[in-house]
Amino acid sequence: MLEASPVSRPRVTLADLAQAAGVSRTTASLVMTGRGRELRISHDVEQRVLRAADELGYRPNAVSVGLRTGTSRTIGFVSDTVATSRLAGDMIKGALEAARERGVMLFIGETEGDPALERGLLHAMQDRQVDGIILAAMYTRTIKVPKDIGPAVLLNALPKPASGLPSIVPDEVGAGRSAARLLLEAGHHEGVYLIGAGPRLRDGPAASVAAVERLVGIRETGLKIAGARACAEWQPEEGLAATRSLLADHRPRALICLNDRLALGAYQALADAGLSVPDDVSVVSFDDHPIASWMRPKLTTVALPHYELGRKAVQVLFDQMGEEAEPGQVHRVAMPVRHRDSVKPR
Amino acid sequence: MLEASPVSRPRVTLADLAQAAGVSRTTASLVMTGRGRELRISHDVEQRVLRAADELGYRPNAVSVGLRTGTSRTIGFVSDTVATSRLAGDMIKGALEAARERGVMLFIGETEGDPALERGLLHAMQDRQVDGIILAAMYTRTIKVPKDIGPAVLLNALPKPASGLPSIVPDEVGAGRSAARLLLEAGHHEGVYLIGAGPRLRDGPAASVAAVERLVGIRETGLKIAGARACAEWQPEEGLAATRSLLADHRPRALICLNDRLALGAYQALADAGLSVPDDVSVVSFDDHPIASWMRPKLTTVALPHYELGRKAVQVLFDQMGEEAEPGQVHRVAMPVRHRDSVKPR
DNA sequence: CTGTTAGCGCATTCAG
DNA sequence: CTGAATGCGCTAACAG
Repeated sequence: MLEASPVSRPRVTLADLAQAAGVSRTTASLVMTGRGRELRISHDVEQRVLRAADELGYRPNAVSVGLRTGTSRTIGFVSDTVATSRLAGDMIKGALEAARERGVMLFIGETEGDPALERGLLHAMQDRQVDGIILAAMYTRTIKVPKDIGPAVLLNALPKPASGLPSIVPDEVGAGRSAARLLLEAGHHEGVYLIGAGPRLRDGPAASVAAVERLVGIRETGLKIAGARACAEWQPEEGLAATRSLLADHRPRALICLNDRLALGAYQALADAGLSVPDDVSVVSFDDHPIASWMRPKLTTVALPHYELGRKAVQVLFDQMGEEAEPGQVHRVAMPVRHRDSVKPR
Repeated sequence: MLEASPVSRPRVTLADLAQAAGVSRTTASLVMTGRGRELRISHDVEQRVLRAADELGYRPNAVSVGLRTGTSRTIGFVSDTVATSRLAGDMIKGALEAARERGVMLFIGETEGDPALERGLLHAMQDRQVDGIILAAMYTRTIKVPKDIGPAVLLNALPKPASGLPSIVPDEVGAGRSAARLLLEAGHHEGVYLIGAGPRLRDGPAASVAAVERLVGIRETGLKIAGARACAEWQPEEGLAATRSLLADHRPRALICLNDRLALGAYQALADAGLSVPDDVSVVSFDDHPIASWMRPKLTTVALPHYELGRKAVQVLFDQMGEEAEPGQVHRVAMPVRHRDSVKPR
């Protein structure tokens, strides 16, 4: 049986399906949307339609459904900058997976901090009738949420003027507590220094909520901070410089670095000074950046739960659309400790 | 003047616009799609429509346009795994930017190597009438392209059974040449060892085309390779082990590491052996992973042009849709050298 | 030069 | 239990 093999077989529509099954489009639609049962369509007919659908490979045209129903089973993920640093990567991955579980697709876009770009992106998404929007920031901070944004959640960000939108953020205070406790439990009650910020709460990089919250958490444990070196940027070079400066005047027994990149620099300074990690000085850090497990010794650090943050964002977005949720709720996601080899009991 | 301020103002449709401007929907449509000129619509009417559109904030409903025209100004980006490692991140960023320049949105999805997942994703995208698809792989390799995929390009991948689809890949052979020449020009004619693969072409990680092509490029320069240590996985630990093993028997003057993570391990082994980079041994590498500029001394490496790859993918996708392009063409994107501090002339 | 008519593919009253 | 009719918002023939 010779059959024409079109280069690109045209999509099979509901009408095609109805015809093949010998029923009306309505009936076919009813069956396919699963409402055949409640409307008591004959089991016989139902099977006929289902089989035809299977044979023809019928799939409803999502665009048409969208036009008809106003929904698109699509959400937009817009981040301020580089939806691409490893950071954002895992957030997207989490969001992606949670979305897939719900049969939802993800648009992504980056605003690069440009409000005009942001507006354009939001419009492009709204024009495509997205069901909701995830507004993500690369590092935890406050953001101004555009008006008329529709259903949305803030990811890794808090609304500057309160907006009623829910927020998903890492539990930085808890992370600070974890880091400090971990040191305390290892017997480090003194000689603990801070690299990257502090000791005063406002001694961190400007708009960084991570800095102040981590400090708050550390304080809560009662751990006594012997001293600190602030850094404007949390990059390895600054960690190196800060630690070198610290070592000029002090003999730390433990370092809390405000993030892994700083810790990398600290390692270098420690090595330069002939100090061994963790024999001479223990090091704890935050983020669980990939390098943390490449360093020698592997770095003990409190992980940013990027993946979970992403997952939670779409979950909250859908919960919110479903029912009335408490407005402006902020969801804090725990930051788990990654115990590795840079802390030693004394 | 008091005005009702609806919580969510209903979208303004073409009909609203037409009515406000006192014209028919067709006329409004013509003006808005810019074809008013060629059809010689009175300048007066045109201005009237344009102004009304501006005042009402009219924006065409993309879903409806999609249903009508079959196009969606949307493309899908599906990667095999983790569209999120820093690697993929920059590819997505490049694609995103190129897409934005064309007024196109990006769907993203990950197959995690699962063919069923891949089919589902592709379907979900096709159901939404994407105009084209970018099939991306995280590390350069061959992939089997699903049938009936429609307009598509392969990103960082080659089709296993030839498929006629264009491919965008980094010019790994050129990268190999660059790395070798760089050493040659620094006077390193001997004592050059390989970490990660070789010296035979097939001595790399299995499906990795990067390994063999980089080796090919190195060979082309005539650079004499004094020896090599292969690694199954290109991770820091293996680089450390391989280099340590190498140092047990040889005194290299230069190392070519097949990627930056291996180089990180090599640095550690070199340090352990009391050897200085670059005074005692020069190191060149590939990828330009973020750590390359965090290492001390900063690592000279040949960069994977992720961003450019992403850009080029959407560019080729659109070119291909526009006209007849040579089928199965493979586009090689140059890999630029990042001169830093790990190579010293001898 | 502009308005009328007709679908795109689907979901949904409303009659039979 | 099923079919005919309607419209989502827009574009494209085809008349006026």
